[in-house]
Amino acid sequence: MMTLSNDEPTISPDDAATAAAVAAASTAAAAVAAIPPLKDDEHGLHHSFVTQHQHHIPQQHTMQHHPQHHAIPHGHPQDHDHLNSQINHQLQQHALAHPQLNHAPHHLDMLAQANEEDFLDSTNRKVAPRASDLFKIGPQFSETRHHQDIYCKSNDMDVNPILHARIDRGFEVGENGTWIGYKRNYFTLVASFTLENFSFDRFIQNKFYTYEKSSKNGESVGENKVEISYFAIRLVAKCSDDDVSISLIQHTAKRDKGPQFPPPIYPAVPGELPDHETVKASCNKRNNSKIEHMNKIFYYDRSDYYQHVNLDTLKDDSVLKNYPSDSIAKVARFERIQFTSSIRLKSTSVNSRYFTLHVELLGIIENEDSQIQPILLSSIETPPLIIRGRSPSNYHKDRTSGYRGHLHPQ
DNA sequence: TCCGACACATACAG
DNA sequence: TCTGTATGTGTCGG
Repeated sequence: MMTLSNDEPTISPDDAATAAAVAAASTAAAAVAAIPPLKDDEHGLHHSFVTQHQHHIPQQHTMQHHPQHHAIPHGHPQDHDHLNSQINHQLQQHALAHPQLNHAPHHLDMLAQANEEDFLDSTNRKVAPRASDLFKIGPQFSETRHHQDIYCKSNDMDVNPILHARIDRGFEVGENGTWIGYKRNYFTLVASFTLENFSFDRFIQNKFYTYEKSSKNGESVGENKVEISYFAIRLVAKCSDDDVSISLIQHTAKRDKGPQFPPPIYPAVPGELPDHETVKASCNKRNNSKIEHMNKIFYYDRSDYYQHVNLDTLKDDSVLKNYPSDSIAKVARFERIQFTSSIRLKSTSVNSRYFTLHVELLGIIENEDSQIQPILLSSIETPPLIIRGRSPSNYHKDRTSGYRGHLHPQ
């Protein structure tokens, strides 16, 4: 359990924003600070909940205790060969579908071409840590895949959720059309969901339900109808041929000097994905008015809504009242995410090891003991991703951000 | 060989 | 323009 005192001297206001996003679980929300893994959670992950968001970042802020997370190692039932072949297939499909990606120019290429005089210089130039062109749009996610149906409580209508996500930093295409990221570097991802034929107003005036698969002694014995208290978005990573306990980690802006957490689960209402430039502009803001502006894009303020319609919280009988905090994500933003250092990157097989990132829409339900539990409703995933490790050999090839130039070595 | 820790450097934010 | 920050990555040593 990580504890930070209020007078932690090295923490900036921006950290408070990050910390709030990463870690905050107020005592009031502590009851929902950690949720159990999905029943079919292959990775057995525990995530924290983002239950609060600070719209006004105080100078003297508080970083609350972070709920405990335990990676639960487990032997798991993944069909490796099948998954591998599936991923290889996806990789081929992706390369076929995006031939233009095979020769994406790189800023270092352009530098090299721009000026012969500077060429030798540029061959040894590192990627600048704060270069704004580190923000690049990553691979397209798959179509939304449904795991459990959602129904509208008022008329039992089948509701179609659509997940949206984009990687905004940390991945770029290699020479074969594969997507490459670096274990040591951050990536940024945003995600949201919408419900087809549901305007926002219609959404917040309704309730929804789904079915929970029930089982006895491991045998599936049907489904129970369960009301969805609220929706949530989470990010998980999966590996092509291995089982990795917790494979993603989130840092604060302080990186080594700050705490690290698994990416939070965001309780969320439907929202549109902001464009790439907006996400890029939202990072590392310290100016309060800019932060507030960004908060309006990424968060929904329930108390504003209640005030606006002059509705007593207690009288609200919609899905909205079940959310654990007034500040609810419209867009889940995952910043400063890295694959955990514990993942192994080299595969013993001929194929290299791939990862995929999955954005999941969860329905949070309350069982008879008032325990909350997530149900996986739908998900989207990236094409296979190659994560390069720390080996210096990864920093010399393939003209990615690790490219050091080797055409004219001195 | 891998990893945590520390270090250096450099564009951004204000 | 100047200062503090955030972050890619170099490096040391276990």
